[in-house]
Amino acid sequence: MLRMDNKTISNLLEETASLLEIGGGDSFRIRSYRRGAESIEQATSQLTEIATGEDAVKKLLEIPGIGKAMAAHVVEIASTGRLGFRDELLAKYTPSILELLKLPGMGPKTVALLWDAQEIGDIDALEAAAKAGKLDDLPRFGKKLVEKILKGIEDYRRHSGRFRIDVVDNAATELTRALLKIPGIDTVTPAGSLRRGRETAGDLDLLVTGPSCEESLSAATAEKVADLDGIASIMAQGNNKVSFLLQNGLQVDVRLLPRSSYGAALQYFTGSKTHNVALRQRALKSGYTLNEYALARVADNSIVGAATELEIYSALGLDWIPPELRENLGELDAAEQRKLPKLIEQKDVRGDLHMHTTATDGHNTIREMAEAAAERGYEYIAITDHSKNLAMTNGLDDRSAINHVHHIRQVDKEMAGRIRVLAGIEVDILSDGSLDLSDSVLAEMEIVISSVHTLFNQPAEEMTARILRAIENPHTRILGHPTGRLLLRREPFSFDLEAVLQKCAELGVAVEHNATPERLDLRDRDLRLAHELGCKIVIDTDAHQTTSLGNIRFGILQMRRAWLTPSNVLNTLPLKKLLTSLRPKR
DNA sequence: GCCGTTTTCGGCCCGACTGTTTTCAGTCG
Repeated sequence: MLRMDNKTISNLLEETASLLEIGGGDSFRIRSYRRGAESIEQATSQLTEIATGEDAVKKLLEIPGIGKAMAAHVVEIASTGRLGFRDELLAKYTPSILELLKLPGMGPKTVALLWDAQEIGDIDALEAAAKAGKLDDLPRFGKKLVEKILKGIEDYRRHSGRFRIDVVDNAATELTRALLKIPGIDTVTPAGSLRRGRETAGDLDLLVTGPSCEESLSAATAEKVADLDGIASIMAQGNNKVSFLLQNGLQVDVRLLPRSSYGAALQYFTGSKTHNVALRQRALKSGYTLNEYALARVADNSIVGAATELEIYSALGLDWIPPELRENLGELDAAEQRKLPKLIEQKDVRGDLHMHTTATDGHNTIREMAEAAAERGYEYIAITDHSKNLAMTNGLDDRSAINHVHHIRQVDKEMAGRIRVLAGIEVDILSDGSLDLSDSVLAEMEIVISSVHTLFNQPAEEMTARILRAIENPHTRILGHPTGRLLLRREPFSFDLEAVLQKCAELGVAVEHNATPERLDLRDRDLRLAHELGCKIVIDTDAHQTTSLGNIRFGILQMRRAWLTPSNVLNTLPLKKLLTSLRPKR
């Protein structure tokens, strides 16, 4: 069957929206295409399957933002891989015209103008025209705009795309420290994707308040912000906002805000866009208008809430909504009905179930790992070194695995109840779907992680079948690295994740979510899917050294975005309960 | 194009910044 993921469908609709925009189409129609694209990207089910199955249109219409026309588009894309309407629109231009929209300051009107006047339809042509002075005669094209375009092209080529959350978080930490040194700034809060805990961010929003941010002083404060060390170039500077690029290409927006409206600004700039639109629509229905300064009555403009987010959500009849949930995926209804979940927190985690030692490719001994975990206040850990198939890591064969279990038991005794050390293994899935240690050895261990991470490139169907067989193996208690992250860079590496998660839920096999920022095993959307399917989740670090233990902050953020509570995550349970909640031993 | 305690037509979120305008259009978030 044609493989077409939701992101691809969503992209085609998004491109159609942009093309309509360039063509000067109705703005509300354009918004509909965008909304449809967003809904599809956020959908947890595979739309290709729905769109090629029975009652396709009826099921598609249940998705918010999808109407008759959009449903027909989705069906067309799922069956042919193309969207005729988009191709039709694009035929008027050159295919690369959509890339122009990615340049800063280039919107649909400008792209249309460039095409109509000079048939400029790609970045190279734009650069050539700008350098040759051919743009100077166009309306609105002054010297500054041409310079801005050339600079934008340079930046785009040097860096395009999103940044990993830990990179953005580090930048936020450093900038916060610097900003707090400016006299009269006393609070700095990162907003945007970072506050919502997304796995990547396109830019960094920092909200700043304090006496120096009040109206009469903010322009002077903005000057000081623009003078900070580490800024590569200033993109825009006003009285209340400074935008700049860091050396690594990350764009930072610093906003100076009066204390009195800090809550409204925090709400506004935290987003997401779709959450905010829904919230503002809700405000209007209740006779309020909401902007970044306040929630106010439409009738007389009197302010109802502005200083804190809580005031605003409360006035709208809602519980305060954690930023990680603000994606317009049902959180507003839940907040109204006082049914928001009590999300998992870092302090709920009682142990780590996946770690390596010097027996294979780790850097510390069993004892050292146990001591470090005990210091963190953990109640238990599992030592899960590699099995023999991963020869490059000195993987354990049957005999050395049994020896290793003895060592683990010995350390467990030595720890004298300060922490429980469980015996485990991260076992490889072989080409026929079997595991590479014998049953009698696996039976000696509490934690058997069957790991996808060494599977080689195979057609998706074969890969799926292999993983399903490994899950069916009665010794498998945890599915390790469920998205095969170690091979993600080798294209194509794909299998039917939904079928795999389904099987895990069915057989009571827990699904691993590795929590370190460079190794987030499941994207937040995949985690949501796992949760919806009823999978038990385990969070851990795949720690290869003591310093990696407990490095789970970003993984927890992902889990919160998936609406997970402590009861959904196995290693928040006390040891006894954990062991009875894992798939029963045969 | 979507949607509906404003239901089958008539709405659809909002303000700052920029560059080029002397009153505003376009872009962005």
